[in-house]
Order: sequence, then structure tokens, then C-alpha cells
Amino acid sequence: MPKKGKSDYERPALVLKALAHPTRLLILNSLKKKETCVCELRDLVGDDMSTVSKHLLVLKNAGLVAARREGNWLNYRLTCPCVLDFADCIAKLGK
Amino acid sequence: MPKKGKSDYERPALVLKALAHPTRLLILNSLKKKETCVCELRDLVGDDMSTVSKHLLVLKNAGLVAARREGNWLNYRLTCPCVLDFADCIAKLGK
DNA sequence: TTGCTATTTTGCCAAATTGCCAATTACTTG
DNA sequence: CAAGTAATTGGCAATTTGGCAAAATAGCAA
Repeated sequence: MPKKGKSDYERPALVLKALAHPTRLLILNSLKKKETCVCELRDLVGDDMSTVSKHLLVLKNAGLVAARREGNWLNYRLTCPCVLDFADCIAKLGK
Repeated sequence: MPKKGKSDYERPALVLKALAHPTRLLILNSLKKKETCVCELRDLVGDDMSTVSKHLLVLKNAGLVAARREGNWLNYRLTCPCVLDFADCIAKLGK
């Protein structure tokens, strides 16, 4: 196995970075239960809808969520529900 | 179980943020094998020692590493070797 | 088409992050 | 004590991030 360098960790770092925000963890936790539209997530987190939309873009770029349009609504869902197992585990890590 | 809000995710987000950097993942991976001093980590990552030292501070603040002085050297170690299990898993997530 | 609603994009700005260099601290040895 | 090695700290510029608000876009319905 070749020795690993910084560049081998860029992709995982990107995913971790996407996870590393309280609002995004809250969003992901909500998506774990069910597909949810942006306006519902806005009510959940209490920020401006544009802010929520930006967070969702970050998650999408990291490949953690995907969207499906249904009429006027965009319903977001987890692409890989297992992400939150890490998050829960890390929560325990942090005492 | 009470409903979770943003503030419940601040601590895990802090830990994830500490993980979310290629250099820090490389450092953690090295520490998994053995306790290591800063100058050795500097050779590994190729950045200035002050830069490495700051990364280690971030990891220490997140509770992921601890240091033990031995003469002139400060040897860092993982406080909880399991962290990298997440990282490996997340690496797979990111395709 | 027009109007309405849901969502995204853009612009803006304050705050945080990153990495380097220089100065400083901590420790050992002569 | 002074000199040398290991590490941290402070300062700085460049870049990124987070959040709001205004403008633009996408789809539905009359």
C-alpha cells in the first residue's frame, strides 16, 4: 500500500467539512426521518431560507443529499442515511 | 426524548470541524500508529512547524489528541483511536 | 399571458481559517 | 550562565464561510 499524503485526504475532508456545522447536522438529522422541503427546514432551523438553501448546496456538493422536485417543492433526502451514525458517535466522543 | 435544536449539535460540529482538514487527517492517521513529536509530523506533512503546531492545537481543543513532554520533545497521541474509523468510513462515502 | 408561491442565486460584509515568518518559551547541555 | 533544539505564540495577508436581503428563476393555476 503506497504511503498516503495530504491529497489523499482532501475528499474525506470535504465531506467532514460539510458535516461540520450545527445547522447542517440538524438538517441531516431531520432528513433522516423523512424527505423534507426547504421551507419546512427553514422553520426547523429558524434561519433565512436563502441561508438554508446554501447549507443544502454544501451538503449536495459533498454528495450527502439529493433533491427531487414535486410541484413547487424541492424535497431533499439523504443519499446515504449512514452519515448520522458517525455524527452520533462523534457526539459521544465530544463527551 | 426532547426535540433537538441547533445548540445540541454545536459540540459534535466542533469535533467534525477539527477533523475537516486534509493535514489534520494525515496527522491523525500517523498518530494512530504511534505517539509522534511535532518535528516528525512536520516532516510528514511538509508545512512549517508553526503551522503543524496550530493544527495540533485545533485537535487538542477538540479533545482528539493529548501531548506528553519527553525532554525537548512533545509527543502527541490520540485520546480516542476510534476517530479514524469514522474518517475511513467517510472516505468511502465520498466515493 | 399574469400572478402567486417555492426556491435559488447574487451581492454584500463581518468573522473565521490557513499558512508563513519572526519572536518567544521550554528544556537540555556545556 | 550561554548556546542549541523543540515547540508555541503573535502578527499578517489571502482566502473562505455564514448570514441576510434583494433580485432572479421555476413551476402552478387562473
